[in-house]
Amino acid sequence: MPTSNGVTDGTSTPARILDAALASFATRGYEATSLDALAAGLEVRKQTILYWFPSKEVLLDAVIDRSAIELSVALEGSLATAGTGWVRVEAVVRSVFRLAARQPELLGLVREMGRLGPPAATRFVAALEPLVARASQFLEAEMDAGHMRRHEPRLLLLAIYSTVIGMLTEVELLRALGEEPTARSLVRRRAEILDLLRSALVTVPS
Amino acid sequence: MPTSNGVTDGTSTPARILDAALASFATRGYEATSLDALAAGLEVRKQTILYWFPSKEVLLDAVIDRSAIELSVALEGSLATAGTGWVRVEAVVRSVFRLAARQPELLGLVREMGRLGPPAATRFVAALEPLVARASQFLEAEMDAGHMRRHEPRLLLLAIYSTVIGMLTEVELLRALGEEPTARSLVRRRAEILDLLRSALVTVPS
DNA sequence: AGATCTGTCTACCATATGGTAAGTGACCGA
DNA sequence: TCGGTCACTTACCATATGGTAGACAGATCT
Repeated sequence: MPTSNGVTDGTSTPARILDAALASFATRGYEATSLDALAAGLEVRKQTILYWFPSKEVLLDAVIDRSAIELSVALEGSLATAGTGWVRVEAVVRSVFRLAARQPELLGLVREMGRLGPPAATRFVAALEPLVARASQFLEAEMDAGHMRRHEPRLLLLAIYSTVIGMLTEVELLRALGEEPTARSLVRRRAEILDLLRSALVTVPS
Repeated sequence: MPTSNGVTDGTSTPARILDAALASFATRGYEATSLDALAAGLEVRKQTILYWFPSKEVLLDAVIDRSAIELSVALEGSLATAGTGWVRVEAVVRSVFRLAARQPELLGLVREMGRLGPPAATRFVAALEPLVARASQFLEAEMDAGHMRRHEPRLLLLAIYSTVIGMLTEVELLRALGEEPTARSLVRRRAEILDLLRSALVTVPS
């Protein structure tokens, strides 16, 4: 079992590499991340990275796969919440914000995926496809039941997605608007977005 | 006057460089864009680019400045629309979509700005600051007048921005959702987003 | 005509990058 | 104890990148 190598801390080397790669891909971007820089940050030689992940692209795929799984687990969990339509939407949004507070890199990667071409983005989207399908069906069912205003479910999903990701990852814009990326600000943004979504979605305002 | 060089088409060389750079920065990203590739696409040597723009970073700044001006002009124009609150919001959103149809690269650049660190993003945001201030004041005034639900104006602006940009630039996600980036789809997305925004913002649903 | 300026080009260069080849020491089962 | 595997290393390499230096043709000015 290659869990410990005898000198480093408890985390295995490939896991540490994935962590660092995720962080760098999410913030600096895939192309702007060099294996050398990654290795330097890990206090390891570049060849160690290439030992575990034969190429940079393979590393990206690995980061994508692991992140997609983490995202799926977190969201599927909150999607399983019982209750009326809006409560479940709120639960999902809250869980995304929780994720953003704990692992901002994950959301950053999601954002970065949109920019990366078909090889990477397709893989990511494919991995999250079941989640999207579930969410889409849920929204449609709620509309049929009259709990939500009628919209094109997939476009609605895209709109919600964009808003949430934007509110969470547009750090520069936030700063320009006078919102420092603190925990307090995060809570305010969450309240704001929930308010907006409820107004837009729920049939009976009250 | 360096308007024509005798062989190329009517557009001046620096303008052509800016066009190509904008397109590439917006789609492939700044770091992933090489001066050589840019030059090859223009059928010009790389040194010609470096003659007009002494470094890649200067080129980026030039692209940013020009794009910020174009954006400002287009949006300030539609912000000047008369009418009640919602009509003006709708006018602005429509003009952004019009811009997206005519110059998708411009929106792509906006998206890319968020990812680029403080040197570039700050410049861009600073250039658009007056626009943001105007929009923010407008929203606040409309809320005071009771035409719109009360929200934090700057956060509301960020949410609208995120939604619109997302609906316009998340090409990969759109494709995964079965929405090919056609003109018809653009119209549907516009209708969807306007519907959502109206529900979320306007006080009297009716 | 000769000098100068403009726009573009050829010729290089230092550095960084992703990747290959081969080595080294620790551990481990036979 | 010995061969082999595992995790990681040093030593290189081909290529691409942003950028510098300087040549050259045509236009413009004096």
